[in-house]
Amino acid sequence: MKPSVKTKVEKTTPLPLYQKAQAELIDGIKSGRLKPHEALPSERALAEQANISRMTARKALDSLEQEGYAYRQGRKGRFVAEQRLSHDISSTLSFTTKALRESIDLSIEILSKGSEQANSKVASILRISEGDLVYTYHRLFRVAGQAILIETETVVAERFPSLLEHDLQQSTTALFEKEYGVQSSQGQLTVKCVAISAENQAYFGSGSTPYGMEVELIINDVSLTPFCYGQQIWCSEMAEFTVLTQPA
Amino acid sequence: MKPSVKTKVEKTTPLPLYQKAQAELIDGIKSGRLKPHEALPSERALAEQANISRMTARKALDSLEQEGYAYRQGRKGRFVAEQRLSHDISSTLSFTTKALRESIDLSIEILSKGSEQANSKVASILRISEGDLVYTYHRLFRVAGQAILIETETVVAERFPSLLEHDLQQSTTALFEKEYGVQSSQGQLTVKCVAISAENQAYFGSGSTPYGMEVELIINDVSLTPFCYGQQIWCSEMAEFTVLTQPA
DNA sequence: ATTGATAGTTGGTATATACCAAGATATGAA
DNA sequence: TTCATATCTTGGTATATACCAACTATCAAT
Repeated sequence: MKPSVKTKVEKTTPLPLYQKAQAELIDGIKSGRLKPHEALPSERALAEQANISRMTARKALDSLEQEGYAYRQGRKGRFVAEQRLSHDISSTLSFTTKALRESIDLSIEILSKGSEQANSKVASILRISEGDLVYTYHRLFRVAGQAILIETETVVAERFPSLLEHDLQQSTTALFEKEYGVQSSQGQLTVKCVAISAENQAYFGSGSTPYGMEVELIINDVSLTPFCYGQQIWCSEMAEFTVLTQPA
Repeated sequence: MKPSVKTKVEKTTPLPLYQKAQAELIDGIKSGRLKPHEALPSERALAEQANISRMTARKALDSLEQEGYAYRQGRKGRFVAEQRLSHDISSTLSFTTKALRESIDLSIEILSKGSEQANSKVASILRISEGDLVYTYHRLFRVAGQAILIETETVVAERFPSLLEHDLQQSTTALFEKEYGVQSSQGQLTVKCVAISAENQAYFGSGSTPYGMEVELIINDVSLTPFCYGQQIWCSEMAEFTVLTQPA
């Protein structure tokens, strides 16, 4: 994709080996020889087929993944990703945060929970001191069985004693209010597009894109004191956020 | 960020070397020791500093780049990236307005403009009849020379006679107000993650991710009548959106 | 049929080495 | 001062090798 433009025939520098191998695989995918969710050659297999070293083959496959043609399932192997076009990526299942709130078929899985000492980032967000105790829990949200988001929430432990003994398979804002009288009033959200780690991608299932939306949120109580910091990774196919801006 | 929660100490597998090196660099960037556009240690230098091999150092730096902390200038070296452009969509619909206010080095290129008949989607959004005349224009926005978003806006022609003869290299909301007395008051935005077409990716430059954020927006006037429909594709590395949620 | 150990495959990490080409810099001649 | 040349640094590509941990498939014992 970056040929030098000189005069005549000009070899344009022979394509690097890993790009050649990659191009062949892309060709296979585009032509349909390799179908979505089918296994790609393993690093070692590709190395032998293409007569290149494993590290070079690996680079070709990594690159393929970065461009969205493939995905990985940990040590199970690499597979062809679903093809996507820019407009229909979320048309199949448009999703809003509102829908999530209202969805009946919502299940929440607790991936882990524990207490730890606030690091500098969390401390500054929650306006506590570095080292103060915080509770952290990871949760996986599913709608109709399909994983749509992974959430990490961190709250000030002092304000929510023995929080982890409560049932976390529910709305935590409701829990905060019911059990601790902490009412959330206002918050700040940040939305950006990020690469999804292989680990998280495993949750979203084979064929999900390697990119998704990251939502960071800070929830304040009525006194505008922040008490909860959340980080959510949304499966790109499922994430769609709408905002109503206020009259100026 | 993925601690397993078992019983006591639990080694959680010692962090890979390249991640350790990467974490140190990120720390340096976040703490301000390494400033934007400053050179990062070269692969060989990092290898020596961290007492790891060059390939491992390279992996750390590559990873840093993938996460948006760094960028490369060919063989010149690697540098600390500028922080993401943050845009609070709940307070300012117009990115141009924001750029102006914060004296961001913004340039706008008109890719195309013209009038056409509203299709059913546009007609229903703008509450006009299918076939009614609308103006459409495509614009490319650059900040400090780097393309960050491509926009397509469609407005009701009847309300903005000879709009296309005006200078479109400015904030259109300002133009609407100054020239036509149409004041934008409120709007609705939808943000999602989409694959970027090859055509659009050409604008963002090679090396940008094949995914980005799509923002659809509908702008209403003071009577809450929609008059402008916009669709923006943002380069994922360059942007993030923040939202301030209102007290319930 | 179920279980359980085993061997093979796969990706993940890490190192050492090699050569190339594009930039940057210093050096020396004009 | 200016310009060309040589040298050094930097990333880019490529290979060979090694060991680990997770997963799969197999085959034997129950």
